[in-house]
Amino acid sequence: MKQRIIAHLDLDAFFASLEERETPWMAGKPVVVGSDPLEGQGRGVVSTANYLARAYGIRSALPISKAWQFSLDAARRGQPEAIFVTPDFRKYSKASRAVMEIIRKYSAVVEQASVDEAYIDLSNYKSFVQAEEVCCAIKNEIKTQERITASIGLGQNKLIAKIASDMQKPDGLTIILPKDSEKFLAPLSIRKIPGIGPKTEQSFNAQKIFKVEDLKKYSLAELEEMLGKWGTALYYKIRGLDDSAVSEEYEAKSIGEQETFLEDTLDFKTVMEKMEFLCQGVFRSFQASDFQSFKNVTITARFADFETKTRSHTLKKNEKTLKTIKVEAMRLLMPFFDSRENPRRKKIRLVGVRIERLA
DNA sequence: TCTGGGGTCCTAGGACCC
DNA sequence: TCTGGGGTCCTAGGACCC
Repeated sequence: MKQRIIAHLDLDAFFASLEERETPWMAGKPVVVGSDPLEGQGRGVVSTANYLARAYGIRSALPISKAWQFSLDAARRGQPEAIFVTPDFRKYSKASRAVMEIIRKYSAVVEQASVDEAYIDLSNYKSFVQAEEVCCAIKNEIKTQERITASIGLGQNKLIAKIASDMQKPDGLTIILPKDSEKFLAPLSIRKIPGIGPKTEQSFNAQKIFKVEDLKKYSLAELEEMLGKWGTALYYKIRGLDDSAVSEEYEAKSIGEQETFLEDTLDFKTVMEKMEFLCQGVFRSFQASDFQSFKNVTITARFADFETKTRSHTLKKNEKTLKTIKVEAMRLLMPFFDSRENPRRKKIRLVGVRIERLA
């Protein structure tokens, strides 16, 4: 296998950086992008916090009510209160497109992994030294053209690049030469491996496995027995091996929307009206897409205790109307008002609808 | 802590077919 | 009359990522 050179670029505190860029008076202040905190009563979470807000303990996925508390705590200590901003995804998509355009000037093989991340195949640049120069150039151009910073990781594959990009945020550039890949990974927490989340980390910790080097004591067969298919992949990942390609083409597999109620409810009309609204949103996205039809409708209901149920129905043939989405969604949702499906009359916290098997 | 919204992928059981 | 094995599809749930 030919030596590859792959970069992973990650925009630093992306949403918050854009808000700061466009609002000069935010400079030097903690900024939190997320759902409306409603004076501490909001039910959402933090999307992105800038680095000053992170110093207060505010980070992505933290309940917004908690972030509000942390900000008040800081104010009590005489520090500035955080500025809370609701996200503007149109703005972020636009900036994202501009950044991707810059990247594409340096390589034809770019995989946009999310709104703020991309993999760049730099194998054509022959050496890591030359690839490093390209990374510096990309960072600089993003900084001057878009006035935000990016962190880049450079390595022999997507896995190493991805982990490396996170090592020196913000505005970092981390280069891991192929000969150093295994040494680089060994002392890291297993949580750094993409695909190991809170649950897997916990279960590994319970077995006294904390670092990548601890995991390396297990044979391929042992990991396969523990984790199935994922165990196989993990065996190679922790040795720095990953042959997945940087691939341009990507096709969505589903389109969905969900929404949490301001207050939990079991009022039939309230829930059905919300569902109708969501169906319309899904249908609009479907129409805006290149897809002609869907063949499956799935609904989600999350109850007050956070138990989450899904119900799905595969249609007899490909469909394409709003009517179909609505009829199916309502039919699937109905039983949750019935005492057989919901004997304890639990209130509903969130409903969602998704169309799948798109063609 | 009291937990959003957009997604993807994997697993497992049961139905059904050959 | 009690029993195979393989394959595919459907459904539900769960872990994970940004």
